[in-house]
Amino acid sequence: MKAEPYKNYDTVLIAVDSIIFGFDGVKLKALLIKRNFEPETNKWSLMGGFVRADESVDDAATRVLTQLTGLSDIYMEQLACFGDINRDSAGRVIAIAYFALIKIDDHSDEVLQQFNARWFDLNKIPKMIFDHKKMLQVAREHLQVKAASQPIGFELLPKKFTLSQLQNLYEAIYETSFDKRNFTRKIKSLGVLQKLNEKEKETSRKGSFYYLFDKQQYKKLEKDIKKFI
Amino acid sequence: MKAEPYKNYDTVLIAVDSIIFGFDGVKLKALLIKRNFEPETNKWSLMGGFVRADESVDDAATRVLTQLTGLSDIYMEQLACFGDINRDSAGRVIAIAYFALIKIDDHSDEVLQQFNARWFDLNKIPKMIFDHKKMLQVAREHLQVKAASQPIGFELLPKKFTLSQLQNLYEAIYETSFDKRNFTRKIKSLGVLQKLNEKEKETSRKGSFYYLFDKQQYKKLEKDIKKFI
DNA sequence: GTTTTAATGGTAATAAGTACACTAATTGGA
DNA sequence: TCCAATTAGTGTACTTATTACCATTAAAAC
Repeated sequence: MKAEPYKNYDTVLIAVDSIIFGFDGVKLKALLIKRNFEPETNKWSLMGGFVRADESVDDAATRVLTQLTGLSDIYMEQLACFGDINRDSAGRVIAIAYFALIKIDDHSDEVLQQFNARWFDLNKIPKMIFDHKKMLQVAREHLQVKAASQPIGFELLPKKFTLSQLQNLYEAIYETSFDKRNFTRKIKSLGVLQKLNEKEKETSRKGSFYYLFDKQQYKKLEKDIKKFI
Repeated sequence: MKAEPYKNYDTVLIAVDSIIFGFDGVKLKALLIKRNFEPETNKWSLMGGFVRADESVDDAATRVLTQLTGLSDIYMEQLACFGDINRDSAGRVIAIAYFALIKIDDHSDEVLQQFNARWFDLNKIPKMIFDHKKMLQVAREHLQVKAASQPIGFELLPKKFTLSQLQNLYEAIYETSFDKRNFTRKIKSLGVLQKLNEKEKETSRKGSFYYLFDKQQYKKLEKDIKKFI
């Protein structure tokens, strides 16, 4: 039903599509689904859905993501609007893209299978429908920009992580390598890591200490931290 | 007309609303209109309109801005989507906000009058409809972030400008003051200003040289310039 | 005790940022 | 014509980040 003063204007469908990044300890990944519905059945795409009349756009994005991943507290922010006229092969649809970061872990496997979803290495992305590859590209750039100034990297790591894992993550984000000492020095100097008395023993004999990201401490220091990395 | 596979989904109206900044040499301003149409007649709002079925969202924003300002080459970029369910008092409308920078100059006065538009000092913004003040706030923050890394400030200045004008602009954007020598040195060191042999004589007896922004030179150096200011 | 990876300190060189004060050019008016 | 007033224009020393490079010890598993 259209509002009175606006009755002569066109309405369109609004999609919310999420670019979901994850990190497996070595590589950055994006979560895609193989569509088992129309249109573009059997092709790869981002996770998405339509905004309903009775929900906000942000709520729609959250709803869709929760439905498709089974996860409820996902880091998520609006990325951009994609509004080209023929971007969707099946009709006029304007998409609002969302940028999401999740902690990959094992027990979500069933959900992934249920929805035909798969994690893809960022440089092995398959052909995708519509302008989804462009969305992914924009999201990747956003990740680099954002991760430089804010501590969003921790959203991709388990609660407890080692310094090596943290460094691997940033190296994956920026597709480069950092000097270990400089990296450690810098990240520690921010004063937002909390060292645990517990070691990760899988990847080395010596074992490396786990750390936590101290969010409260970060909040306190936030105004002094212009650059995260 | 809805596309077949999507026929069970809701459609909505899409507005494009532009936050337009200008600089009068001293202060940053935003361009608002006093609405002479429904809804919310006689209240202040951003310039906006609706996306038509036969145009892209970006095109709609450009069209609306051109109609309302009479200007055709305006710096413009997408800012954000505002999609709360009751944001518009007259119905469900999702807004895509655009960020625009224009060079204030005299000969657009007629257009301003025609559309009931007025430039407002940023700390004297009147009450605005819907969530338009929030949009303005987001745009202001975006201006600060963006101006730090890219030379968008020149979009707000006349083609020929003095170093003082340039400094005043950045001081207005960041609501602070800079040391004149440091500012000049930094901006000159970027190598994108072109000094003219012509002086502005209105504001001082000595007169100060005009400069141009050398866009081509900037393009060449772009990759080396991480931070503009 | 051999092997493996973690953890750590230092330093030198470079680049970026900050603080600070005087002279130059010009005009208008005495 | 000269003085006063006004804004433009400029250099240097100091501090703080950033980067690059190098090497050794520590802990634990086998």
